[in-house]
Amino acid sequence: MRDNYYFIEKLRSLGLRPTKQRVRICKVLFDRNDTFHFTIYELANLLKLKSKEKISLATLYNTVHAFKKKGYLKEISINSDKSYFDTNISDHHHFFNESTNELIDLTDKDFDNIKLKKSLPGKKIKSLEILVKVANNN
Amino acid sequence: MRDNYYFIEKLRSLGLRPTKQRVRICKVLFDRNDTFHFTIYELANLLKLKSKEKISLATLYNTVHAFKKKGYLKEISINSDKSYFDTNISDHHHFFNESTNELIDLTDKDFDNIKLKKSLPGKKIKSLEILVKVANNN
DNA sequence: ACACTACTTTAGAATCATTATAAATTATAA
DNA sequence: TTATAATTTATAATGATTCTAAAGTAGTGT
Repeated sequence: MRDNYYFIEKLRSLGLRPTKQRVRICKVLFDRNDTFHFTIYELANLLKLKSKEKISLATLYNTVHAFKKKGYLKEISINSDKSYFDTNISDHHHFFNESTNELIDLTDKDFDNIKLKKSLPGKKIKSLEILVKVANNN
Repeated sequence: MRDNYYFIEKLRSLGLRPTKQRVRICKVLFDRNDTFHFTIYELANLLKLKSKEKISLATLYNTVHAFKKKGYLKEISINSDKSYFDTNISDHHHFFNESTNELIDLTDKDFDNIKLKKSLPGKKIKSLEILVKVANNN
């Protein structure tokens, strides 16, 4: 649905050079209807499926971190051996299914009124993340 | 404030054999007034200060995981290269200071009404954790 | 088109937290 | 005291991530 040109412009607008590796990564991550939760490993596999031209692991790490730094991706707080990223950069929260290691989005609307009443002097709030861990019944 | 006997009984009540390593670890973790947030590395350093008798790293990992499994410790959901644990096993939440990697407790009372309105069929909720990331002003 | 510079990609090595292994030790119950 | 199962331990292995330094590429100005 989105062509290379769209992502080239998008990358430029973020202040990132639109290399062919980055455009290919963008297409895998952002050329889709739903939000996408992924690990670097999963991203690497998707890229392999899409094309035979290899992108090095180092580039995947570099790119994902560059996107995160520019606010084009979010990292999700989970204590896991791997890092999880999310293409949905809006304020929202997650279910984490411990049986399958799957993430599911939650919105503010799924909660009544999250209002933090405490603040810390001399510190500014960067984010408020809620993680609801679930497991399959059985 | 708590003697070895207290922890020996505590360990037995959890179904864990009260070895001298476990008792020493308990004293470092639980013989204190405030709740304690730590990484394995920090725990290792505290133990070194308390006594010259070495406890192997493998034992620290084994013990902390055994305690977590028995509900005597909690693991905190942070995307970090290290795992963070908490001696406060009650339902509560955290500030995480990204400038210093410090954790600070938050209680339910620090929030209005956290009520999750969504559920997932076939899955049971294991925990609901809120992580508020902060950074030093400057 | 050309050259220059800074940015980017890359393979491979290095790092570091964590887990696995397998042998020695220890707690507990009979 | 003895048998057994649990525990500790040093060490190796694993695996995600970061580092390094050389080769390649995009953007700017000429």
